[in-house]
Amino acid sequence: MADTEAPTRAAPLTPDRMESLALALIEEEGIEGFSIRKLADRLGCKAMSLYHHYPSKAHLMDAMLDRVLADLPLPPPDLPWRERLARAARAFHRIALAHPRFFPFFSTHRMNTRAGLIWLDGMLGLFRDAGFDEEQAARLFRAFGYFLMGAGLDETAGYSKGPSATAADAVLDAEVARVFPNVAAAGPFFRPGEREATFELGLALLLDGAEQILEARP
Amino acid sequence: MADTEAPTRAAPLTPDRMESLALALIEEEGIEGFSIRKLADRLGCKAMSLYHHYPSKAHLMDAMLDRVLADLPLPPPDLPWRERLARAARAFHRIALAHPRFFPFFSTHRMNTRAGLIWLDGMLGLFRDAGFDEEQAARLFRAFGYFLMGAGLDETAGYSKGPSATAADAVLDAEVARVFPNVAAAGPFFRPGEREATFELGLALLLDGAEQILEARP
DNA sequence: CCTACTGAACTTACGCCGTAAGGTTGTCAA
DNA sequence: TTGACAACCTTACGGCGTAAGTTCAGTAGG
Repeated sequence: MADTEAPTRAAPLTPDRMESLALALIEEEGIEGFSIRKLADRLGCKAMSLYHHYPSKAHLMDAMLDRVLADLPLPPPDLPWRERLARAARAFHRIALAHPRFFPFFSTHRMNTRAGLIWLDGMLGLFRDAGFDEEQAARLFRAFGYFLMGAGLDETAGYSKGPSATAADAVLDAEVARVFPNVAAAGPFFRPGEREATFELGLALLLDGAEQILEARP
Repeated sequence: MADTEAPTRAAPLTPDRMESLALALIEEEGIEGFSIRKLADRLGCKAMSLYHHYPSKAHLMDAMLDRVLADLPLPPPDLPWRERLARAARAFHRIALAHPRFFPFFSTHRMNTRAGLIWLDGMLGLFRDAGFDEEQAARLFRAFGYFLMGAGLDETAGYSKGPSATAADAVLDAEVARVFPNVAAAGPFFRPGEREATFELGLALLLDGAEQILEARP
């Protein structure tokens, strides 16, 4: 009676709240530590309440995909194509760094939602604008995508992570320098701080290669 | 008494049998459909028997990593470096095609077993033999690896797979050609039969790029 | 005011999962 | 014969996704 509006018991289960908390939870617990039950706890509701809003866990994951995709802008079309492509690549890479534990899921799922298709179409258009034909645009986009996927995954789920289940073998670690000299020599350049330089080298390789294709067929 | 040898009740739980059946099961059920219980059924034993041979499921997975890694040969050192590198890349790519459902796990785990280190050291040596310095070898290996990871993953877990949880939206599908012309034009080159050509284009881009680095500093 | 309906949230239950803890069996060396 | 040991089995626990059914506040129509 006193309240003219509903008291909204604690906090309503809005898509924004559910998906943001889910993303945060994944970054805390990892993608396999993430569960509907834990998310519900975090939200202050019971597990099954979430099924009122999403038909399944997979649908919730898809909604998170779209939310993260929203942070992936297309670079302004008035820049030179090489700069546009470099910016798009770095934007994608930034997604990996911003959501390291969600990224492996993100990068290996089709972007067949509307937001995903907008980005995909824009990226293909970028290659077309640069002067590549339809086939070249398709294949180059893919090749760039492979590199971006791998780079992001490596930094979030690959060598950069701790040892695999077979716990760090001290004997093996000490042996590396002796038996695997090339691995030992490469070690300093595999450190996290070196990632950006490696990423930029690979990106430059691909950009140079694309530029050569363009020059070969004027 | 009649038997001089042990009857071996049904079939012994050898590493080879366990790991081969595990890999086969993963290809049938996918990596998340794979469970210790199902593997035990397949092997004709009980779930917990497997824990006599591996301390945990993760250790079994690691053993499978090493088994698959055994199919990843280093190319003969007497070939030109570009050919060696191309062969190594194709060998890695073949792993993805041979174990499509295991590959996402394979490619995102550190190869810190002995077999993995041998391959890693050999690959880095390949770049060194080509004339790259330690830093270049490390970064180029990594950049190539990014591409190979992404290519394999895309073909085993990405766009090539069916729609994500949000089931194929017929309206959206029909709309694509109209609203996303670049996506529609690229469609034919995204088909499975086109993968190899796309892979080879990306590989050539990277090889060309590496070659240029080498020529710039003779 | 009553009623019927609706949507949000909750409850219970099922069959999976990995695995901790402990028990049983068969083989072989001493 | 005995005892150690490896190989394998049994039981049980807590967690998972989710199917099915229930509770309850708010509201529109009579």
